[in-house]
Amino acid sequence: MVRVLVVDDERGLARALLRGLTAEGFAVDVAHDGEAGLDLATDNDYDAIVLDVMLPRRNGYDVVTALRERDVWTPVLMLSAKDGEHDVADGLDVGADDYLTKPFSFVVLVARLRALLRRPAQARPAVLRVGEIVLDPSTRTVTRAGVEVEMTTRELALLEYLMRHADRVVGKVELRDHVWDSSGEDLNVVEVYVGYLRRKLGRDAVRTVRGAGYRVVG
Amino acid sequence: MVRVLVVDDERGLARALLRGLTAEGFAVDVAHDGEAGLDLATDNDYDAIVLDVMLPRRNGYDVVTALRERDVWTPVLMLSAKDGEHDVADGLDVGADDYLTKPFSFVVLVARLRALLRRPAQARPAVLRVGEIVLDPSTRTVTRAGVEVEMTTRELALLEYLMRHADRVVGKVELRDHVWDSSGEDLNVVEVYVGYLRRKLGRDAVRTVRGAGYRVVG
DNA sequence: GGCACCTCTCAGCGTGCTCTCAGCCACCCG
DNA sequence: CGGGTGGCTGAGAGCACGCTGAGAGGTGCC
Repeated sequence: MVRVLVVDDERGLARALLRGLTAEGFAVDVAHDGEAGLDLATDNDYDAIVLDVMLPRRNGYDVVTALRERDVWTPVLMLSAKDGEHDVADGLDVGADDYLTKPFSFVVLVARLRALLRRPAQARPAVLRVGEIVLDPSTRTVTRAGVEVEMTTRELALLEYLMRHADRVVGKVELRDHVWDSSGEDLNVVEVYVGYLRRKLGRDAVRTVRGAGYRVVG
Repeated sequence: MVRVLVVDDERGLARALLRGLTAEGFAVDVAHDGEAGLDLATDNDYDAIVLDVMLPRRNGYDVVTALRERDVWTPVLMLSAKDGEHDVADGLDVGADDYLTKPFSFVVLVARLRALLRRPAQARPAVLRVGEIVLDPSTRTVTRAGVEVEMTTRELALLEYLMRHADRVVGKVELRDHVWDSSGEDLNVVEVYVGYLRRKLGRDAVRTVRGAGYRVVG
């Protein structure tokens, strides 16, 4: 029996999914807000989660992030009313496995769901590795050449973002937007924190690309 | 022959389950209150137990707790009329193996039951061991480097949750949600109790990860 | 009733984190 | 070679976070 969790606050849609997926032979649980969904998903062993982005109490991105932090690697299919490319990227960045834009056809949803279920339990080891630096988001640990390095929250967030985009140059504005919520004027914070990272990981861990941003290399 | 015990005080439902499960090829016993169910489950070797939460004389949580204390590890499928998220967490925390909310479809119940039966006799609680700290949930004892350490209920619950998620950072909100029932605002209780654990187990037994939570490591 | 114990609240304190600022350095231009 | 822009860093202010001691309320036992 394949167990699926549906998290959506639109009662009509949720009920339709419940009925439809049950008819398809899935065992379906439903939650109507992010918090409830997160708890259910943490405590039960679902085979897949269908997750709306816009949710009361906790949005979809949050839920996925929290799940992955709690070491839950159930594949997630995200649903969103918006169709800006950013949403897709953000969703997948955050650890969702697939993405569907509302409105969608039920047949397509089932097909995508089956595709997710077919995949060998991938996602799993979300450790980021660049050169001799390893970052494990689930344990929040960073090691350089096998030696653990303590990181503060901000430092870790910055390093994680850089490592997730290891192959390209990341602009300071982009870093400011993603690692810091504020979108202020001053980009000096970024420089300061890059400095901290270099102090802890070695001067060459993060390379400066003048006029463009930063880059981590192996 | 697979033996199943059904504990439910709603006569109609109990009879329906008896008939349905028998038709599915199970050997079914029925009890109508918690005390009777507990006795039957203790004395006989069932392959699974279907257990209502709301019961006269002893509720479902109680029964599971009592069973586990008596070293009976028969898989339990809990039934509940409520669908608050907390019930699920409580049931599973207490040692149930799966959870179903009323009303449910009979087909789903059978499927879940089969899933439970398929599982290798897990549940049995290997003692938790992290570093030199050992926690035995069945005897509720904790030792550090072989020396027994007294623990109050809350302390034990907190330590157990931390140890079950050793190596990863566990957020205070998560701890509050799982170790304490309330989902209030104030997280200070968690800090206080972490302080108690440290006093008993050593300052370094639980590590603080500022801005993220706590972590126990081996 | 008195005592022991557990649980939780509260307020105060220390500290580590975050961020700003100003000055300096490095690199690229003419 | 000198000026200018972009980037780096040490110092330090502010503050949020986490820790702790004191104690109140509750419960169970003698």
